[in-house]
Amino acid sequence: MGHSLDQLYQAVQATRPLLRNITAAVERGSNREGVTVGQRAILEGLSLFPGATAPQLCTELQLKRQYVARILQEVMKAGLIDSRANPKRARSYCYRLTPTGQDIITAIRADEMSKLASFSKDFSPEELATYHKVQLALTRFFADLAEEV
Amino acid sequence: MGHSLDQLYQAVQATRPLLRNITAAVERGSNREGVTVGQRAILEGLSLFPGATAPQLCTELQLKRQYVARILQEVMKAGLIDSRANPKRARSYCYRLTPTGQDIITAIRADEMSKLASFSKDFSPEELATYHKVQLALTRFFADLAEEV
DNA sequence: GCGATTCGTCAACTCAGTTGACAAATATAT
DNA sequence: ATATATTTGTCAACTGAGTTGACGAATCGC
Repeated sequence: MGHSLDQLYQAVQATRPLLRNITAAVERGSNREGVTVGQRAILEGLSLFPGATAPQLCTELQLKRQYVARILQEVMKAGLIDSRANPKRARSYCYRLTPTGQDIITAIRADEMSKLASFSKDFSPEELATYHKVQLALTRFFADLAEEV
Repeated sequence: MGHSLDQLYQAVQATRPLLRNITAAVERGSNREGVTVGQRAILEGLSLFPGATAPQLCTELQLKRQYVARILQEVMKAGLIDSRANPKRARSYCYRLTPTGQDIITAIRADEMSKLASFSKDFSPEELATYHKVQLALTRFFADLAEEV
């Protein structure tokens, strides 16, 4: 009981150093042609939802619209995405990965996947499933906590 | 197999939004008299290792010495810790929580513990133990990855 | 038609954390 | 014992993630 709670506390505490280490590892990762974390998120979002609008990316990534807009401009300038006018709304756009952008996000994912594959060997599918379940539940839990005024 | 890897990938991807949500939730948390994340880490470190030196906190928290030094000055100015000369080394100091600092970190921990306690009800001790195990293993794994040049 | 919400854009800001540089102190090797 | 490398504290500038404020144009609900 108390022990479980301590473990949970410690695991949650580890989130920040973990993220720092992930970021550092990814930055040393092969490809990643100067793609920042935010840009990477946008590319992955557009890979999952081609033709998404800025507001859609906001809700999907849980980021503010101004921040998303800034990153969209960056990756557009870098030629990783392109935009067409949103037929449903004037002065609004739909975004898609260019072939270059597609290549880059694919390479990044492949690199990360191979790292995770070597990690995952030490754990059973059940353990990984449990990790996944608790991690997503935690994310939702704290999202709700943060929202209620 | 492939499915497990996808789950792991997705869980790792969730780390960043999770941390954002945790931070937001904690900032809305009751007490927390303007204590920043970095300050919080130092207070917790000194709670675990009273009388630690700055370099010890660095290795413990995996943070650069200059950053730790800056935070130490902040919390010192706020009266949450005090320092005495390090007997083993000139121009160096050992740090300890003041009663005020102790109270604050205790209150913060209690607040967070109560939130986590309500979350943990939905999971078995085994699940929480597994989450803990995988989370710490991931942290070490990426720390090693980041280190090797 | 009118007020409220939505969206895009520009700008300033906070916070976490890193990096560089320099001087004093210590450890080490010769 | 002296030259050299490492450690520590301090000051400063910087990057990167993400938020907030403000404003005008567009859209929605009534």
